[in-house]
Amino acid sequence: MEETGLALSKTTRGAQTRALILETALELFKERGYEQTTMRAIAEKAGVALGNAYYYFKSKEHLIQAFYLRMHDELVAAARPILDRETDLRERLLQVMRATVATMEPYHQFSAVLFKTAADPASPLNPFSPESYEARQQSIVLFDEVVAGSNSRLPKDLRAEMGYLLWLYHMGIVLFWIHDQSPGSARTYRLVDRTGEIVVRLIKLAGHPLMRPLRKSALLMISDLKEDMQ
Amino acid sequence: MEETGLALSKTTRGAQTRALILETALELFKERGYEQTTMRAIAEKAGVALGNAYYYFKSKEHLIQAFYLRMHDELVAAARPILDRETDLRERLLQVMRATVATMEPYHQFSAVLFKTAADPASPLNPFSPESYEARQQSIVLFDEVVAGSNSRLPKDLRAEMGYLLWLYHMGIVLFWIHDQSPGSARTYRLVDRTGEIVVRLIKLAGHPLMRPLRKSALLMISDLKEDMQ
DNA sequence: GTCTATAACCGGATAGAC
DNA sequence: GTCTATCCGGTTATAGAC
Repeated sequence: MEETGLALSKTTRGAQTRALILETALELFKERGYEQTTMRAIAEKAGVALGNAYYYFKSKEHLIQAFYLRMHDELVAAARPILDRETDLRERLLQVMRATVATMEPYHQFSAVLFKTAADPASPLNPFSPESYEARQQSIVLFDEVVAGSNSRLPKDLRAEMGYLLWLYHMGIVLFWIHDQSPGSARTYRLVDRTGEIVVRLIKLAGHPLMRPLRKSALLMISDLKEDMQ
Repeated sequence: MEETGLALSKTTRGAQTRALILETALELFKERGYEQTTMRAIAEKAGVALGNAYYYFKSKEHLIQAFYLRMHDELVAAARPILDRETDLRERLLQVMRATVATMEPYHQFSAVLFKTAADPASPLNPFSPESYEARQQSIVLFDEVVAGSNSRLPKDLRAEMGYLLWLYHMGIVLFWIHDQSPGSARTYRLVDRTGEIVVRLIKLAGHPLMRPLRKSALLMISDLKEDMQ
């Protein structure tokens, strides 16, 4: 209580230094790219010692992790109003996906590095890793809501997996987007529209009696995929 | 002609040194992992100067590229006898995929590094990059043969894309395998069996009149995917 | 063109003093 | 929490030998 008056508490000051380093890093990353930004440059521009930067971020890659968490929050926030507003499944999915791309857009070049790091199975940034559980779960819940809040009906067994399935689908779109060099990520937006169309069609088809064996096979496979992923 | 008797030609000797360095590197990578293997250690064990290692491989990552090309050749070689022997589509696909996993198996931990590098859109190792065109095309042709040599019939429009589609499918399996820590990659083999089943089912379904609109949508999307990929 | 030897540069990471 | 000094390894440079 007493430190509030004169100075910020140690924890707060620590958090501020941390934030300062992170902001500076993100700035420099945007300005000249990840590889070209040295830890020394970050420390210098932030006005702290090199060792201090490492005190707050165990490695250069951990700066990416912090960035990732922030982007994830922005993503969830961008999806919220859409899910509160729309009721048609196609619209819900399309708009959430478009919002995802739009949110990531400013970090396009930088995301390639994020992705490269994330591709390492040993990395905590890997979207399939235990360390990513929290963020992954949030995304899955969000995509589950895309279906839950819509006026579409679909088979119960499939319904249960839709959050995970759409999350997987969204990962594929992100993968494409990272490789997409078209202006304004135009190709990715087009792909979102095309695949959104297909997803909705597939969902409608899935209830057809003719599809039962295939659906059962697919669900079995999905349970294999998820095994050990908690 | 004259140098054949006494000594190996210059080119041959160079190739031998190159091979020696590569073998040594692969050995050390297997033994203690990629990160833990220093270029100095590779040069020392190979009995060459550090500079010489860099003379043949522009960077440490280029050693991975060389490894990748070798694995690719092994993959193609492993598939050949299967394609010459089997006629049933399911068997052709399943056995080629199992052979793929079996071929990669010895390099499991090492492949994670390969994959991490390959995930960078700017990397020549990226499977979607222009530099990978040759290897990618070979793979696609191979998967096209899986269908071509089988006794299955499928719609012409879909038929034309099957090589690419199965290659994409195979990339997904590889992605799963990289994350698979189960003994002997048991989970990946199970996934191959399950997904193989599904692929064959899908192919059979694809010809159904009810499927025409979905198939057309999907093919349109695929042409988007391939655009700019040569 | 192939190779050696050696030193140096650079930047990520760590140790330990304050 | 913050700093300085140092390590380590990928990479480059140089100068010369076969």
